[in-house]
Amino acid sequence: MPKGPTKRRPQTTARLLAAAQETFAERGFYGSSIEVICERAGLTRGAFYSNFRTKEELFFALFDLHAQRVVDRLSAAVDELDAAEDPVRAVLRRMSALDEAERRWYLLSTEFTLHAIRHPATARSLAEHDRRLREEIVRLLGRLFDRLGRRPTVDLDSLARLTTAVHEGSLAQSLVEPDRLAPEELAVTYLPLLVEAVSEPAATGRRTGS
Amino acid sequence: MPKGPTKRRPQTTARLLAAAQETFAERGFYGSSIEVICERAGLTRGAFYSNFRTKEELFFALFDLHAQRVVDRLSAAVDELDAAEDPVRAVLRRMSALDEAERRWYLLSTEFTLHAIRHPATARSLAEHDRRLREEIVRLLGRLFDRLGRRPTVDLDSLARLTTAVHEGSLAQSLVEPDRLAPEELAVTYLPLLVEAVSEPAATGRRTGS
DNA sequence: CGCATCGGATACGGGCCTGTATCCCATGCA
DNA sequence: TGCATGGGATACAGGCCCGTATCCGATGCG
Repeated sequence: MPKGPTKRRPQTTARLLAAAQETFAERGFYGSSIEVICERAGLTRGAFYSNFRTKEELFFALFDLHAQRVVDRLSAAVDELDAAEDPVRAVLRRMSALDEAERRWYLLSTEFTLHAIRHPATARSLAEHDRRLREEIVRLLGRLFDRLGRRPTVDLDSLARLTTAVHEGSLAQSLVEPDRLAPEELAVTYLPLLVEAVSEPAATGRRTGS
Repeated sequence: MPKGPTKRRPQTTARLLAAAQETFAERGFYGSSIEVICERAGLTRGAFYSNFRTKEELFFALFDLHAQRVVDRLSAAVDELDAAEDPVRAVLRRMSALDEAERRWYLLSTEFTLHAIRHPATARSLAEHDRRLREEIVRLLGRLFDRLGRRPTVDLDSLARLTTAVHEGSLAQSLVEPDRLAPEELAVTYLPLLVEAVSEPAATGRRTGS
């Protein structure tokens, strides 16, 4: 039963999120003072403390938005796989199209991960968020193997971790040397080989049907 | 022809490096003010500015020390490979023993990488340091394939990049969830498979000789 | 033995950021 | 229409850190 105006709220929150996104990308998590974020949003620090308790809270809000986008995109990519040539490559190509937004996100999430590692309470929150995202990836991997007509011989959660590791590790390298290593080049080169190596032909006679 | 005392210098530098190492590990690169580093070294900021120009310079000094240690260790591991079971695993086991020191270094170098990505001039320096280290790794990979009696079918520099990516990406995950993912677990699981996938038996009849 | 010089300590001015406490206005229901 | 309440702005006090300019003592050569 709120009496006063509660309409402007979401607007303000959205503006703060957008401003945070940009500021974080440019100056990093530590480098972004709350002050500067508010400035960019055209608001004051009062507005911030009214909507969030800490900078971390702000980050997790961004995390959820991003995870949703990633899952949607991956999911769509798998959905639209026709009897194409190489499903693994097709999905990867789809992902490497993220470019600038993904670059920004990589910078932010990695720095935040380091921050979390040094702050156990934050790490627990982060692990939970990560877990939820990985769950979705496991699901997608399952569908992918299905399409390939192969059965994985390893734990899919572990494989999801590996793909994440490769993605992030190689992204780091290509960001440091943009013209020496293309993003996803490593993934495109090695993951198809690996997918083959960790799976075996599914029982013959059965196809992809339910 | 320095007249005055120049003997205390290396001592002071060493103390600053040690203090920086610890402080960086605990509070990160951005989180470590020059002031605090000096404090821990039992020196004043005057001493710092007399020995280094910036915090970055301090970092690169640490980088070189660390790279040397890594190369030495890897090199020794490959040297001592007897006709053992699985050379890849043997080397990896050797590396995962780094534990705490490696953990510290991972935290520091990753944060610094992010910093570099946002500062092109710094990125160039970092890329150069990285390159030198990777050169050594390529050399070691060469020896490893030799021992396996296999010939790589991919560019070794690219493969070196991949192993680095996996190492760092998976380390990140295991640091966030220490009891859910053991360090190097991903590498131990997948790299041997991959090594196989990216090489073919060397010309028969020839062995490991020069 | 004295002095030139080097290495590190001290002192200074200034900037930025945080978190809270308080205030004001706009809103929308009674 | 008036008023209770919520949302955001302002003001305040304090802390940390930077980089430089200057100073002092120790050292080892001549």
